Amino acid sequence: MELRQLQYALMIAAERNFSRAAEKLHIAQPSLSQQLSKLEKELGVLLFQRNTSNVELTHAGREFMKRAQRIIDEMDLLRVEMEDISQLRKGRITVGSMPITGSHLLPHVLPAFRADYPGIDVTLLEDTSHNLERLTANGKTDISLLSLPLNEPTLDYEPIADEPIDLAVPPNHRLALRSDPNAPGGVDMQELENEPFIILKQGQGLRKTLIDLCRQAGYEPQIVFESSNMETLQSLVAAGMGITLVPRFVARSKRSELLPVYLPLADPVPYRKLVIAYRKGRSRSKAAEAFIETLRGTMNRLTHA
Amino acid sequence: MELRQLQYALMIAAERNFSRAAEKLHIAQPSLSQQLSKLEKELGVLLFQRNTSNVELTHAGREFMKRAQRIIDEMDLLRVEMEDISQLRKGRITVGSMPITGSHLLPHVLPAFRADYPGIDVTLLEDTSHNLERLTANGKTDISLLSLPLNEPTLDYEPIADEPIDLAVPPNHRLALRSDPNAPGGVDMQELENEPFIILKQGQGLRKTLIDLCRQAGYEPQIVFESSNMETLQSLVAAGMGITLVPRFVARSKRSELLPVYLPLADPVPYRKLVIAYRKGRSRSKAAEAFIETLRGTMNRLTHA
DNA sequence: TACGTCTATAGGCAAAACCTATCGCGATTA
DNA sequence: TAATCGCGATAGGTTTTGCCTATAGACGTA
Repeated sequence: MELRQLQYALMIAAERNFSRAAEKLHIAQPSLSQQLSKLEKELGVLLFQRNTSNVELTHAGREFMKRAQRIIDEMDLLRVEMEDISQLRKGRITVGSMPITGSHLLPHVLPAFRADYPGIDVTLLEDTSHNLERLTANGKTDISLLSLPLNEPTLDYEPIADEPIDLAVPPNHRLALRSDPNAPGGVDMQELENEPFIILKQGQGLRKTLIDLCRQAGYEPQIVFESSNMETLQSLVAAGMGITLVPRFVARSKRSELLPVYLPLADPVPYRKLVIAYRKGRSRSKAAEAFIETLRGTMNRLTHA
Repeated sequence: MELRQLQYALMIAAERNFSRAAEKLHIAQPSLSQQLSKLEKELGVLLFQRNTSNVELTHAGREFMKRAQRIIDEMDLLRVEMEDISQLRKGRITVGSMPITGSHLLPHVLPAFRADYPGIDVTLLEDTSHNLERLTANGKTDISLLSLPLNEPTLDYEPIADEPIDLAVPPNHRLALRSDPNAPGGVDMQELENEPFIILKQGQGLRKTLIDLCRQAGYEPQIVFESSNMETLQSLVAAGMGITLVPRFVARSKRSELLPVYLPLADPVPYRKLVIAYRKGRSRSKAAEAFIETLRGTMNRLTHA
C-alpha cells in the first residue's frame, strides 16, 4: 500500500470516473486502473463498484477514503512543517554564552534575531567558559559564544570579533585624572606594576588573560581581591578597592551608579578573540547559521557606533 | 516522500545506527543511506546529525519523527480496518424484503447471521415488491429477498427456495372439517370456484399469483375483501369472512389467537419462487454473499423441519 | 600504526510504474 | 437496429527507481 495509491483512490472517489481522475493525476487511464486493481487485490476488498457507465464507492471504499484522506492530510502537515523549518520560519537553537557576554552582548543580538526569525526559539545557556566548552562538545548547545583559547579539542570555532580590553580604574585614580583620558596613546601595562588588582576567579578565561598581560609586562600582578562576577569586580573598582581589565563590550554603561573610569591600553592594544564554537564535524543547522549571521551584524554595528 | 522513507527514518531514529537499522529493515545499509539522503534532500532539512561514530536527531528530525510515527500508525489502522472488512469481521449490508417475508422469514435468518458475523451491520428495508425492485435497481439495497417474476430488467437474481402456497380457510369451513386435513391429496383449486376470496391489494406479487391460479382452474375469483396486509388477511379468514392463499413460510404460527386452518393444495402444488435479487452486473460484496449463504441454510432448516 | 566499524558513493540489475494501442461492453444516436 | 461514443480493462514495451555488491573515506581503538 503506497501513498500514491491512496491519492489515486481518493481522486477516483472524488471524480467518480477513472478517465477524468487519471487526467487530473497526470497519468494515463490504464495506469490508474492498474494501480487501483493492485491496491484492491492487496487489501482483499473492492473499493469501487464499477461498470462501463458508472463508478461508485462500496462500503469498504467509503471507510477507506475516510482514513486515507486523514493520512494524506497528515502527510501534507508533515511537509509543511519541514518546509517551515527549512525556510527558517520555525526552529529551535540552544546558544551557550558566558554570563558576562550573555548579559551585555546578547541583549543586543536577540531582539534583532527575533525580528528576523520570529518563529525560531532561542534557548540561552549561561555558564563559565570551561563548562560551556564541555556542554557544547556534548551537544547540549548548538553553538556557544566563547573567547579563545579553547581547551576542548573536539570543538571547532569561527571568529566573530576582536574585542579590545580596557583598563578600569576608580574615578579618583591618578591615571583617571591624568590629562585627557581620551587622548591618543593609552595606558601602558608597565605603569600598573604596583597597582592592586581585582581579578576573576579560576575557570573564567579573562583571569588568565590578565595575568598573562602582567607577566608580559614583566611582573606578577598584586591581587587584592577575587570574584566570580564581573559586575562585582567593576563595582569594587569604582569603590576604589583596586583596578582591573575589562573587555570593552562588557564595560558598564552609564546606567549604573558606581561607575569605574575605563581607559584604553597602549599599543599593542590587548584584545580577546570572541568566537562561535561548535562541535567538530557537526554541520550547523540553518537556524544556527542565521544566528551567527545576526551576531556578526550586531557586533559590527556595536563596534562602529 | 514515500511511506517507505518514513519507516526507514523511524527505524534509524530508533536504532541510532544506520547499519543496524538497515539490518532490521532487511535491506542493505547503502540503500538505507540513499533513501534517507533522498528524503532529506526533498525536505530541504537534515533529519540526523551524523558522522562515522554517532547518529543523533536534529530538531527537524525530532519533529519529523513525531508526525511520521502518527502517519505510520494510521496506515496500520487503515490496513486493519480493510482486513476486518475483508475477513467479514466488519461490514454493512442493506437487505430489502417484502413486509410479509420480513416479518416471518428474516426473524429466523438475522439471529443466525448475527451469530456467524457479529461485526456486520444489517439494515433492513421493507417495502412492496414493486418498490423494492426499484430500490434495488437504484442501489438503495445491496440485495433483496423477492419472489418471481421480477419486472425490473436491470435486476439479476438467484433462486433461494420454492415456497409452497397453501389454502387458508376458517376453522369451521367445510374443507377444514372434511376428513383428515393432513391426508394425502390436497384441495383442488377447482373446488374453490364459488368461495369468497380475501386478497392482497395491487402492487404485491401474491395478488397476481392468486388470480392466475384461479384462472388456470377456469374461473375468476370472487373477491369479497382486499387488504395490503397479509396479517389482516389471515385474521379475516380466521374470522370466517372468506378464504385466501398463503405462502407456507408466512402461515401464522400457533401463537396467534385467531388462526385459520391451512390446507395443502392438490398436485401440481403451486409455489412461489423466492429469490435474492441484485443489480445486474454488480458484484456482490462478501458480506452479501455471506448473508445469502446464511439465508439458504436457514431456509433449508425451516423446510426440512 | 593497523584494524574494525561506521556512513557515503559507484555501478549494475531487476522490479515496477508508466506509456501507447487496443479490446469489449453498455449507452446513446442516426 | 445498426453505428458511434465513452468507459474501464488488458497487452506489450520503455523508463524509472529501489535494491544490490563492492569499495571509498573517516573515525575511534588496540
